[in-house]
Amino acid sequence: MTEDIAHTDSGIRSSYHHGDLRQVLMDEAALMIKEEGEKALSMRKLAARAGVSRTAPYHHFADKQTLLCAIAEEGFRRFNLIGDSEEVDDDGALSLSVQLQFVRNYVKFAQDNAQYYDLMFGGHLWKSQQLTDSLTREAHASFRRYVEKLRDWRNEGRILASVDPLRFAQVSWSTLHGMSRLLIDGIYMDDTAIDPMCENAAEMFWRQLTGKASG
Amino acid sequence: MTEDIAHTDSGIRSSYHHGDLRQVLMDEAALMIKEEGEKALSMRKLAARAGVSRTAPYHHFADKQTLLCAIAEEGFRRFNLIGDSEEVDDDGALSLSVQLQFVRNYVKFAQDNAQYYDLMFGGHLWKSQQLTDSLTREAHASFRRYVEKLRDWRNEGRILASVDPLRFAQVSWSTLHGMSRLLIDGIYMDDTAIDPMCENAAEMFWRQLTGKASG
DNA sequence: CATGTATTTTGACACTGTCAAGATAACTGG
DNA sequence: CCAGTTATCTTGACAGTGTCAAAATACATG
Repeated sequence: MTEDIAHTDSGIRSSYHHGDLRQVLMDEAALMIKEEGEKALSMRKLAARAGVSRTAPYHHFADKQTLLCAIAEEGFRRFNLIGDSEEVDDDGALSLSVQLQFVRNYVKFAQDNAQYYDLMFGGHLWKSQQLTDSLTREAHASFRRYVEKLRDWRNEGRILASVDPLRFAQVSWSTLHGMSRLLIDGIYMDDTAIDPMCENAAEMFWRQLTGKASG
Repeated sequence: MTEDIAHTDSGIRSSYHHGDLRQVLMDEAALMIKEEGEKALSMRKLAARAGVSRTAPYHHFADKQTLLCAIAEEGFRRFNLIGDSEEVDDDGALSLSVQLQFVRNYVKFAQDNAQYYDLMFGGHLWKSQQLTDSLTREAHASFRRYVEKLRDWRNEGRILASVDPLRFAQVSWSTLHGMSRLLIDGIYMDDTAIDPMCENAAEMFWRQLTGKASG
């Protein structure tokens, strides 16, 4: 496992052994998906774009599926960063604005990282029943984190005790996921509608969580 | 040359000219997608399964994409049937149970007709930017119908006047779509969670529509 | 330097979508 | 009933795909 054989100097040259190939493949693949769609990504074109032969990638990824799983995993790593900057309000109660920010962040991530989002939550990988173990773990952990946050909020009295964290997590995530999918897939084409939708969703969540009447 | 090209036994006329081929292709394709996933559907295997040569389908559909669009369209036709049996309650106000039934119907349709749902609302077709005109029309009509129903409800005073039908339609549809996608794609694997989720979603909608506190 | 190992390549195979040309059956007007 | 038109189906072909097996190359270490 000689990992640090990488291109020793910052030069463009990389000798015979590409050195960096694994990462380059992942990045380039994500780029190709972003540019021309997942359908247009082929191992051969990818290899060509990385400047190697058709079967070179197969020494870094067992098959195309495994490559996509690895990319999805990287997507989750990026995804997990967006929940970090959590703002807590003064009086302790959950505020509508925090909720709105959360919704906006999710949708924005999905849109800005559509290449990753498609793989992370697209049927292509999940339905195949051939996911990498590490990917499934990463995915479940992401969701669990969300449930835990709700559970904490409830324990802290920031949201109603009657709220079932798991159920609410499932349903609200469905809303976020559905919005993101419809936007990414081009079924909603009106970009100006995004923000009003986010506001509406946030208000709906907030109502459910706090039981209050209006913002 | 002369293979077993005919199935004369059946009541309908058919010999060399398959006669029924177009419909058979659509049905068989939907079946193949249901059985082995969209990825596994190939024009050649489909043709073989229909008992014709590889290129025979191309005389009924310009290309694979067009075939899929036609199937999606049929999906919309079936989809439009589920909203017909609309129950109205006594006192005129929107009831939680009606809302719940609506949610259940949507999710049930998506699950029972996953082959169609994937095509109707999957990114595969929509992102391709090569949809049939009739398909886009059908899709938009379906959504418009939903908005109209909300508008009617508002005019009849069954829901709050403060509800924006378009926005609410977008967000609630997102929830329904998100739930369906997550279930179909196998990201939620726990089938027993479906009904509680539906109840939670219905309550959330109902709260938003009527402003009432609890069911 | 010799040898093993990690990496890349060439060759091959079974698939895929789809076009162009030819073949066949069914329908049409005479 | 026959000739011609049209609708439908078939064969052949081409470029592209994922991926395996075997050969070639460069690097790392004894």
